[in-house]
Amino acid sequence: MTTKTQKAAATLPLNTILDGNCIEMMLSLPENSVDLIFADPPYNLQLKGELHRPDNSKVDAVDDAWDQFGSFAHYDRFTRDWLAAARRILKPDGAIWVIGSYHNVFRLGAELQNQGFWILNDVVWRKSNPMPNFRGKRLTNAHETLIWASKGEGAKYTFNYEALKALNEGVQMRSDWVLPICTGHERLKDANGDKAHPTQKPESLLHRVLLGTTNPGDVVLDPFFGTGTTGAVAKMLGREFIGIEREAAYREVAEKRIARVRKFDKNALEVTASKRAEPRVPFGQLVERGMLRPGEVLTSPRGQAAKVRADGTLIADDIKGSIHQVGAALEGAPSCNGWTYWNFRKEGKMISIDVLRQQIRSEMN
Amino acid sequence: MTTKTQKAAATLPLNTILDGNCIEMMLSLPENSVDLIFADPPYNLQLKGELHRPDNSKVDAVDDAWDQFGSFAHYDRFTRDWLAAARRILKPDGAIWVIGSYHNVFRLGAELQNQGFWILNDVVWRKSNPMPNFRGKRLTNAHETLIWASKGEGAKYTFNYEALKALNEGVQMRSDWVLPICTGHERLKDANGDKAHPTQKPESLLHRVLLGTTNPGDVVLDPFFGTGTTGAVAKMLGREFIGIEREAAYREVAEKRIARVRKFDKNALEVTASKRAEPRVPFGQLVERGMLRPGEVLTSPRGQAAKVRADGTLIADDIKGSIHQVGAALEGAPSCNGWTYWNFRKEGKMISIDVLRQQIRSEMN
DNA sequence: TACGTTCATGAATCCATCT
DNA sequence: GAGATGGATTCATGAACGT
Repeated sequence: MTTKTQKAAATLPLNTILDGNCIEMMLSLPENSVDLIFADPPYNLQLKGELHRPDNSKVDAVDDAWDQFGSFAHYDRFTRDWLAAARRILKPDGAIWVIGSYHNVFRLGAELQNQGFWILNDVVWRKSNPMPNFRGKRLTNAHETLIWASKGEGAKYTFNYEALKALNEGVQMRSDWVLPICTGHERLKDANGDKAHPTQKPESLLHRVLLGTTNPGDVVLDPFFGTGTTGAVAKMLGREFIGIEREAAYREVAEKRIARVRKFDKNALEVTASKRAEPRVPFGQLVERGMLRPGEVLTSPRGQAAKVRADGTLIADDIKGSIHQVGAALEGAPSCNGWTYWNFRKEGKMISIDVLRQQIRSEMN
Repeated sequence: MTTKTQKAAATLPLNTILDGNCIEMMLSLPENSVDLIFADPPYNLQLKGELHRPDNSKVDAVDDAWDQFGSFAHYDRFTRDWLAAARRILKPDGAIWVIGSYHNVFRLGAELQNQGFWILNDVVWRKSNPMPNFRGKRLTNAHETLIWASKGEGAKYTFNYEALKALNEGVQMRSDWVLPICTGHERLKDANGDKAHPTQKPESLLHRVLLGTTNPGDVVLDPFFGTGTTGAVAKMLGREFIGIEREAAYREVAEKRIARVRKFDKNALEVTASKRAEPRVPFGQLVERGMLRPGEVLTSPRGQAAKVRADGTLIADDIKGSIHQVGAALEGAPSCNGWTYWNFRKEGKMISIDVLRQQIRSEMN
């Protein structure tokens, strides 16, 4: 399995922009080979007057061009096909992000679910500077919606909880993100000084997505690459990217843009790690190493005593078991972290046994 | 036409709660007869095991029978049927609101479009006090989504632009609404003191919906009436309501609640909505937005250097943490305001990072 | 009475690894 | 693969309680 994946990765066209139709190009890539897909698909629905297919070809006016249901069916077919192609190349523990507005996001979300993707969160990008509703006939459309999904129920996925929490000043990151739209120098211009792409996404949005749900070295694919925001941020953050874009003008702008990008320092990319990532230390090791002696008494926060046994289990009255099991039993709780629950006595002071675990861990480095 | 509508309205069971299945009850009402439908259907949450908080207390989940559906196919059929029944009784110039979470809202939105409803806005209810994500495995699910739709493309609908603008301190109302969840006195309790309904919506939410998209005297129907928030707010605002609810316990609570409501307590509501404190800006946002680059060096008043990391933490020698933590550590102080402590270099000059925070704050207004 | 502390709780698709 | 075990994990708010 590892060999197969590695082989696939070796043949991936990393850090390039593929020229062509995204469905065909994805079909040409090896299955189970990319870690993350970020997709900002077109949603040219409900544009009265001219009705275009997602591939920009014009819909034949004879077959009820202005019939809504006809256009939805068409859009749904397109969505089904590109999502299926994306699903094939996604690793089993990979994830996908899609972004849309109310015109298309309900079709996207429903089709994701139909194909077995498992929605992890929907995220609202709350625009701090949206375009107002000029005619005063509706609410200011001030947000877009992203959907984050794993490949299926129970599948693993990458989530850098602590990094996002750090990014949010120490409180866990919420599903609503306030970020400005892409303007100023960041907004790419064409030769005429007009905006190079109508819906260029801000780099801040991709920064949060990639920092939170990929690791350095991961492969990120964007099938609707446009002017390459995904590629630019991936490069900054030390991730590999693959872009697919059928418009030569966009590819050209994206190439130049990404060439200018500098990767961040290596130690700037190190991110606040989760405790879960730290090596596991069996409690028995404290006994083996003589940090705690068999027979020694540990004390709970409420003063209950338990005696350490030679095999690294505890006994408190008639309750025997691991540090976690005995703690849970004493508290009548479904579970208990014995490391932070129990204390030992040293020179008259009570010290958490977690201090001893830290000591072992620091020796391991 | 007018005569027919008036006749229909005359036979409507105004300001009552109908007992029964919402589809059957809606089929028994005259077509084209109600002005607005507000629907909060079951979300089909698909919860599996139990969930405990870090303090080991158990989360009281929504496990009611009415939220159980065998599959997406079942849920879709249910959605199609009740939406079709709702569509029949809605006036041609009426509108519908539905509310959901990522579990069901994509199915809802897609089916609305399939039936020819015309989406006017999707609205995000950003909860100011959501339940956190206890296991740190996803983003805090801090919002729900509402969809506002007219009966079809080109149909007229009611929108009280100026009223909502006034409610929003003179600026156009946006598609994201920050409102607290329903707690405190407003939260209805049963005889045991437990919550009477697991998903009671806040009156502030309905206040905004009804004020913005109905006129006094309009008929508002809620096919999933629950404990009657829609009815209570409709009565306050001088609108007529029709509720449908099949659970006797909910109907009973709703009846009593609405009987207590007095019409027109004009300024009683919405007080919670607008807190105008200075918004908190996470330092990480400066990094995401490219105002500071990962790897860039910040300088303390005494000339000590710290490097910015991609997740918005700092590293100075072996001290890692937030701008406040690292500042405090360097000073040997219990706390430190990192915003006024750290400086960055621009064109040879040292500038406080607080200048960047001010910049973000001014964009937010 | 005022104020500080503790406690309860809210639409939740909430674990990873080894045996 | 199923079952057992280790052990990581929370924010805002209102009510209750104590000084």
